[in-house]
Amino acid sequence: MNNQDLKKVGLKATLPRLKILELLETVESRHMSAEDVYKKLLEMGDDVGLATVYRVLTQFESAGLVSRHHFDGGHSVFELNQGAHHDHLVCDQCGKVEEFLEETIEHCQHKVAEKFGYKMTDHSLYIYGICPSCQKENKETDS
Amino acid sequence: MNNQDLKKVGLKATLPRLKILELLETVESRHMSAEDVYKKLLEMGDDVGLATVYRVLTQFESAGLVSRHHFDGGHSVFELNQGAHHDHLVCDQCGKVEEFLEETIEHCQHKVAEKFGYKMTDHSLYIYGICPSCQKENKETDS
DNA sequence: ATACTATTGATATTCATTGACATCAGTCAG
DNA sequence: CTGACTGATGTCAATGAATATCAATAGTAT
Repeated sequence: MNNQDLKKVGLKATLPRLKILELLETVESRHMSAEDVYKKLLEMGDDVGLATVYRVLTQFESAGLVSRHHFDGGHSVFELNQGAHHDHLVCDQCGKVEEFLEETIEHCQHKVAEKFGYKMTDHSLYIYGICPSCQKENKETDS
Repeated sequence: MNNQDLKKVGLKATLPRLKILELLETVESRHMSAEDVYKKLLEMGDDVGLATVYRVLTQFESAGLVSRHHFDGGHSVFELNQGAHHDHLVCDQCGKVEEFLEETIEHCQHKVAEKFGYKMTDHSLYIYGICPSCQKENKETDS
């Protein structure tokens, strides 16, 4: 079926592209860097080049299949576009990412853009913090 | 006076640091990359190393004198901390950056962090869009 | 099956950023 | 004011993410 999805957005249904799509669909952590994807594919015995992973992810992004996020601290992570829009909560310590949706915030953002006369195209909201389990760990370590 | 400011945060009042602070205070565009700062200093005839610029900016960030932002598209920009906290509205087309503050959003963010049990350390909100003057330009060009 | 073209993989390369280290400049005691 | 201690600097090398190059290869439509 993905075969068709790819063709629909103007991309040939090649092996690496299918593999990457499949990986993004099945993997538990929905937010992966290009490097992550590359390593995971190698682990699974699929032999794709790193350059291909970058290329394909970028193409997927242009095609609207995935979103790219720039979390603080360097490299970007990709996420399969499925389900509704949401923002992200990132743990500074373990890097865990959680998703949330706050209608009030979404609404306010539009109001702000409007107030300034901007035609809003996109927005990104990241909240950084220490997740509950890291907080617990920290307490145990401090002593 | 900056002399004192630096000592207050535990940094020696060295020439490069003073130059960089002064630059950040006087420059018209409040959002500069490390590279920008470096080039500007060279233009002004001040001979500092690029590594120093990075180091100093990072130290300033830790000291709370500046904030670092990761706008989409790679490198980070720094901004002098003066006045209140605010978020950013970035024009996709001309790159202009405007600042705004929305209490409602700020408040909601804290609530979200709390709901998930996170100890919030930071957050970043960027709204991307087309600014009024670019919209006007576009209309004139389309024809 | 064939031929055409987009895609791939390996590698080299760019670009931003950081590390290493010998030299230099601020600071503070005398 | 001077010296001496220590942190800060500049140069240059090194990293790491991401992109460009390009010959070889795989999809696709005929």
